[in-house]
Amino acid sequence: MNPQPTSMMPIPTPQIRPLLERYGLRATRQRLGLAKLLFGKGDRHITADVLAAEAHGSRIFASLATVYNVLNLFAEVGLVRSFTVEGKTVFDTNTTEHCHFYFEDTGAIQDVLDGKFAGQFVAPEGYEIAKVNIVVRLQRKQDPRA
Amino acid sequence: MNPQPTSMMPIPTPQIRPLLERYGLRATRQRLGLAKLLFGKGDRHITADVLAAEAHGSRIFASLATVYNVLNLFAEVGLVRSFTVEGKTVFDTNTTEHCHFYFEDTGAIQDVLDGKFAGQFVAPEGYEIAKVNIVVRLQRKQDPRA
DNA sequence: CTGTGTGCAAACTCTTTGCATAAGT
DNA sequence: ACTTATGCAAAGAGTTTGCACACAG
Repeated sequence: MNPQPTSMMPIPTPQIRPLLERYGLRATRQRLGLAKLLFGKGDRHITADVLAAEAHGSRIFASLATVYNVLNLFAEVGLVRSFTVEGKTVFDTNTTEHCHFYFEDTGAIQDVLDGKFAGQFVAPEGYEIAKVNIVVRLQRKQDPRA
Repeated sequence: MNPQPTSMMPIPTPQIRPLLERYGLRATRQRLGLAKLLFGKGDRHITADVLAAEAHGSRIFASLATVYNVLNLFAEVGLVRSFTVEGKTVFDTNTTEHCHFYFEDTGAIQDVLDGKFAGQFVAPEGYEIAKVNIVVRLQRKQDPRA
């Protein structure tokens, strides 16, 4: 089940390369590196600039423009999903239909787990639903004695 | 019930002035004019630049910066509601909790009427829901023979 | 009068783009 | 080799801000 490293492969590069190829994408250094960061630690919500910074910290060099290009490309082919919060584009490695909590105090983003939202939207005649974007903005509950 | 125009008031300025005052806002020329445009024709979804253009067309002069200031102010006090689509801030005169259709082909925005979405979100401990933002993006249904 | 709002232009943030260079198959 | 990506810096869109002047109460 667990695919063994083919030969001596010092860096734990998982099945990222075949993943990219499966989506018809050329496996470039930057794409491999960014994909590893994106998919290597479970589900993530990340903006382009944060991913770029993280990449630099991991000695994966990709310009901010390239990070944008790669993320947009990944979003197009369906490897990630994107939505906007606070004027910033957030890329989500969880591509299933789900909602998000946005914590206004910390800026954190979290999947709504139980989120049994009745995504029962009926598209008007001639249209189909391309995407449903749901963000629940949260603020810290203020002290009753104010 | 219908308050009569106080004196000779050629322009049909409805109860906009008291509306602003009720929200603690000074009734300036620009605010009155913009509010008239906003609330004079039923529910609207409008961006700052479009409202500015409309204002100019109606001989109500307000700079784009002022339109932004006024709309943001209106949103703060609860006269309008705002959300973001396609990187642009849309101001909605309907302040009730509701969802929106965004037509990707035309750019139009429409309230989801029946929208019986189960807005049953439970905020995490210590937080309360500040706002729920739901946009259903629609694309024209493509022809089966492609 | 006194404080608040407005206009203008410049600043700002996030994102995209053009073009020469570098890398992938 | 031949094509496609990348990097850089500049352009672009939308929104905000600083400051002098104008207006509302």
